[in-house]
Amino acid sequence: MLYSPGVSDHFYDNWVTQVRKGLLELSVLGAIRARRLYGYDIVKTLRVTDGLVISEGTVYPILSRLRREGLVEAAIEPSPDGPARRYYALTPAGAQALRRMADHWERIKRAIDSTMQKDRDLAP
Amino acid sequence: MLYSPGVSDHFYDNWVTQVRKGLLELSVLGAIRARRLYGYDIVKTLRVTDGLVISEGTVYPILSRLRREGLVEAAIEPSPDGPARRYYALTPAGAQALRRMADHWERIKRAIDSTMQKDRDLAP
DNA sequence: CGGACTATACAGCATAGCAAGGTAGCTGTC
DNA sequence: GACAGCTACCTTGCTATGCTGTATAGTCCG
Repeated sequence: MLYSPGVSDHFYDNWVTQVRKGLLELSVLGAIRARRLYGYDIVKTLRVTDGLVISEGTVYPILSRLRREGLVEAAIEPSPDGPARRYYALTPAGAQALRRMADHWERIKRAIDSTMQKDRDLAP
Repeated sequence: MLYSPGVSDHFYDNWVTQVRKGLLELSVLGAIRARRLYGYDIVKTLRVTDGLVISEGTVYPILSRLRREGLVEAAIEPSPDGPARRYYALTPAGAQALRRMADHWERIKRAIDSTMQKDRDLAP
């Protein structure tokens, strides 16, 4: 993917940030559903996923929100190396919210793709 | 599509709003690329797309941003019935930005789906 | 002790979406 | 003329999220 740098880079970078909104919450819930995770582990897990740059300062507020909303619950357990870890698990409400969100995600994907499909000449 | 109403509805509604961020900009650019459109027409076009609720208060700020960034250019033309219309078209920079954004969109789709695919038991 | 790594948390900022409201042009009806 | 109704565009104020940077604190090891 070769794009000439400097051409509306600020706009693009900003847009990439905006697109993440909401989707990180979905990713975190999806990651927790797959297996028991603690905060720092989520950071490391999602960081290697292409397109999902994420850092501690983003994940912990998300986890706090999800806990405040009753979608996840946390259990502190001692760690073999370092401070105690806070393991997260979905509550029934969290599982239901995840289902609704995953459902909406599929709908959004179809919607966006349909607005992009009207014409297929994306190549220059 | 039966979800018991009232269960974390506020959270879900709010999340749905957040997910739209950035994606509406992509949709608008995609719609403009497909055919010449004016603001009010974009509203009517995208409003009927499932999952993409959109109103004038959202579209016009987007169009202003895109014009300020030099991604689209506008030409005023008289309308057969009503006030003059402002028709929008992609600039070369806009076409390039759209390509980058569409590219990132594909990457994001894969990333989110991969975090959701670890386990497939979404059914209750 | 002091450095490195792990783990969580918070303050402050920038930005987008949206409801609500405002302005203005054109058509038709009374 | 006066009013209603639709078209078309734009702005303001609010809210919520993501991100950078910073703080704190525990454990291990030389």
